[in-house]
Amino acid sequence: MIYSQAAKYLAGERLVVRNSTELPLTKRERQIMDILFAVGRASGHEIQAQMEGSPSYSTVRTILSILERKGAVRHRAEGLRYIYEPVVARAAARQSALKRVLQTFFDGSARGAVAALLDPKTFKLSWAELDELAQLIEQVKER
Amino acid sequence: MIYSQAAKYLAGERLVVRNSTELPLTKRERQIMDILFAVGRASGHEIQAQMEGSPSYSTVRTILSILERKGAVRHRAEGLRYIYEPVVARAAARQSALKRVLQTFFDGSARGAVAALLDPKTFKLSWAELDELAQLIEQVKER
DNA sequence: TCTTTCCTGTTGATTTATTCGCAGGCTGCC
DNA sequence: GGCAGCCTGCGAATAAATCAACAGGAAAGA
Repeated sequence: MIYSQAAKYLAGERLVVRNSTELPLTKRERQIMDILFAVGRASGHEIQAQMEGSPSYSTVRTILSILERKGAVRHRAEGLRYIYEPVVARAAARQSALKRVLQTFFDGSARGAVAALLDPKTFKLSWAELDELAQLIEQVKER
Repeated sequence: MIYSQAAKYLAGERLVVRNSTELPLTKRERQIMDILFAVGRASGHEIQAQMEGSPSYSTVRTILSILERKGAVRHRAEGLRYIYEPVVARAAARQSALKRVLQTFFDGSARGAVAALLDPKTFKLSWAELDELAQLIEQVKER
């Protein structure tokens, strides 16, 4: 069997992966997905404006169409232009991203990650936020 | 000016980027870095064994040499073979990865991320771990 | 209606990434 | 010494990603 992503593209086949939150994305594709997850939804021009390396609008649009074919993004026409948004809900992608970080950097344990996030030298949390989290822990403990 | 990474490579120039924890890595390169950060250090064969798509050993070694040229990885000879490890300390890479997730998925706030990690439906934390984290919060609050 | 201005679709060229095979060297054993 | 079995280094072929330029169609205003 010959593996050829290009052939699939030409044949118009839609590439589907089991866990769509873990598609193997390229640098540019990831960049765009990060922007979309951060802002929710955006037009091609808005995405372009936030990208490093100032790629051309054509390039951005090409990558968006690839992302669409991969099933990572969808668009709807809004007036004349297309507005793009992630297919996977932010909450699901968020969870997947956290799991990945946990596995790579915290031996799969959430405990270490929480501890790292509580480190005042790196991340700032207000007293009120800390209090809120303490209460949250109490709630979880009660189950 | 003509941009050409190939030319730099041919000239033997070492590619250096300001923040070495955020090098623009390709899919394969990232895959290897994730493995290295997860296990600390490994030989080419050990890395190959953990990679998806079962690439050949030649391939793995080629990518390792690229990573080395990019300054993301270094090796030392151990007996006959090379043992590779990340140049950036795990703690630094970890922090950088967390910040990235925060920015993309939690509007830059650590609070939301901690709350997500405490969600029992997704991540499992023992009672003892929860207690430990509660104490940690108390410590942070006292400052 | 005609013109201007945005927008998207497509194509083809160039750069980059990925992959593998082969040559050559070191080690240990017969 | 000579043979196997590792290992790295190199180079070349294929696949994928990136990019710009062009073509065509809808919207808005003169």
